[in-house]
Amino acid sequence: MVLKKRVDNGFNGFRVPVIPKGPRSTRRRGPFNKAAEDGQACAIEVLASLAGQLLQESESSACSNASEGNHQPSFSQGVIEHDGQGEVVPLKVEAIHQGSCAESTFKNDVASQNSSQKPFPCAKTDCSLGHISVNNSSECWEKVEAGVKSEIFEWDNKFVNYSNRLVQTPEKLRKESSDGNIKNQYKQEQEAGSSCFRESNLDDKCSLKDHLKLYVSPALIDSKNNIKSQFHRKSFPSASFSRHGNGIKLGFRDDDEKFLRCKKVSTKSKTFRSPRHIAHRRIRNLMSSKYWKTAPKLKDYELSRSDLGVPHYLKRKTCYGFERSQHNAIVKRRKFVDRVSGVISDGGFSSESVSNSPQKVTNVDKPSSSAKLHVPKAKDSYVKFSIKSIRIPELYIEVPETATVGSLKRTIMEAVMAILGGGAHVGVLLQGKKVRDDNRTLEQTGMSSNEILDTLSFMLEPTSLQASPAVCVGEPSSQCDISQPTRSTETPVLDSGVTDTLHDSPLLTYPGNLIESNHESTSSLADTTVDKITPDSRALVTVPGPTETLAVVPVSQKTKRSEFVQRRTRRPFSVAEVEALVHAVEELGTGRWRDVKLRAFENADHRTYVDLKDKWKTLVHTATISPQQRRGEPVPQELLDRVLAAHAFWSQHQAKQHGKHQAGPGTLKITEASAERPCVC
DNA sequence: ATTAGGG
DNA sequence: CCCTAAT
Repeated sequence: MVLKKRVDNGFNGFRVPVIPKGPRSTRRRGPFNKAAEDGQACAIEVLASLAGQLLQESESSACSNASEGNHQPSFSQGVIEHDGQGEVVPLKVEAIHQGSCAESTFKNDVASQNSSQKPFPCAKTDCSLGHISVNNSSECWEKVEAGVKSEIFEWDNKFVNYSNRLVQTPEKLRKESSDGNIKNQYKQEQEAGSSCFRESNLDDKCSLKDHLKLYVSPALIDSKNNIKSQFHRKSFPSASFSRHGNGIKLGFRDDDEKFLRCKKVSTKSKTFRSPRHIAHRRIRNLMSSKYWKTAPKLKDYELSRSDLGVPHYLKRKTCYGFERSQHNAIVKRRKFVDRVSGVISDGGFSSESVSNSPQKVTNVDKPSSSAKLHVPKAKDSYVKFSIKSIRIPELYIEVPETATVGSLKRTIMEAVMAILGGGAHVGVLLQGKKVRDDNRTLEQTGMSSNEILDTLSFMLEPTSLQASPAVCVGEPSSQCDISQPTRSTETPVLDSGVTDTLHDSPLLTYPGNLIESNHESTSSLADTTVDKITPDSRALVTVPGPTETLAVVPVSQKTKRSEFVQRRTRRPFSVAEVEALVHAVEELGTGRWRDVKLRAFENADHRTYVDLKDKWKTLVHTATISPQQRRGEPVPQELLDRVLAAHAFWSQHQAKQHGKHQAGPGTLKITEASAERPCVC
């Protein structure tokens, strides 16, 4: 009555955004967790707190009216409106008296409304709001809980219970709960996730777009237009409501009295603060990670033509999914690798699905939490972001079917590194448009609007070349390549391997859409890449365009590259290859690896003359040691014998720098006739 | 670009 | 296999 009176006084109410649930991993296990983390629950908690206040306000009169066994509402004056779906769903506030227990119950007042109106949307559409009750004793609800799905939390020395249906009196429940099955059943349902408590997706009804309109008793507002309430639930942050424009500002403090910018009603302030920080930290880590500095050694991913089947094109948008583990021991490399792996799996390389829609950062909410308690007109409204993932530029990767998964991973890794190797910054896309002006405020940009925030996304963009590299590209100087002054003139930026492979069997290319951003001074890979695929590209690459030209390798080679470039995938020599090698060496000697390569491995692009030289070295070694010590695919002893013979022969003849078949095999003094190979070619 | 060797 | 000094 009192309250009704107040409502009837013409109070218009406030608008409170529903607080969506946080990421799963921020949730904690516990009795209140599910509901608390759920946006619905958050809203409910708001309601509950209000209910508590209502109760408190009217407690004296309400309690005095209590009559045993009579559950007549003693007042009905609060109205809650939900207009998220364009329809207004009013809820009524009631107080029910149960014995010594006073209750204030919010319930869906469907009866008194248009029958066409749906019940208050819950996480699940088929779920009605349920009831929020306030009790003086936790005991009551603990008993109720045995048979009813409900959430109980403490509010201002009251115990607020939210359940998906009207709770029964403690007495009744006591009876029912004597049946042990009920409790078990309840438990099971809880674990399975009841419709009401089940986690909702962000796009569920209780999303940021939804609003609760709370019609609150003006009496709850102090002279400064503040509505205050205190949550005492575990480490529940303190909350304060303040009037702000047409809405309510919610401010939460953690136990340290520090204001949290996220206004989600979460179990632990730490918990819901962390994702953000984690993300930031991770980004920072990534940025500073040495793995970002280097460029891929594309050459290493050449495959022999013989290996090449029909190139298998893989075009994927990849994104980093920043996991939201709360236990965020950050192990740079490990984490990073994991992430890349995640990219792969997420991208569905092994499946048909090209799932990844452009990942976007979803603005979960636009809480307007006040910077200061009790300051009605706090200037700072906070915009809360829940970043599910940050998009990285599209990758275009081509690998042969015979490539291993491991090499694919590395390839992707390197591609990513190449893109971001020079550093990265975060680009902001709002409604598909880039937000370039870093100086504008979120407010000015419109990023404080819930609707607009829906279309917000972030992406990582290369920032390299802004500084030195760009200069290097155009004018190779000793500055650019201190470690290798001699090379700077030859390969200003691009690794020679890049150009070589680009039109051969390149495994990595960067498509034009790779970089969606055009940050000032951020050169676009696209420009060069597309062109570069032509044989002439080298010029384009090494000669910077009028604007900034992005080198495919945005870093100043060497130093950086050596830090992360993966070694080539190991490719043990087959017996056949060994045979070919031995044969060639027998004829050409041990000092002409290029010739050996040309003669016996011309088509094996992945075997360089250095490789052959190395292999010969190991062959000699292998032949020297006992068979038990050898590893890998066994090489026929016959071949090893020839290796030894040829090695001995050519060692003596030092025929390393002679012209072709000149060192006469006839000079062979070794008994193994097989060691010598009169050149017949 | 190759060669020769150490790692 | 990688890295590099020396050719």
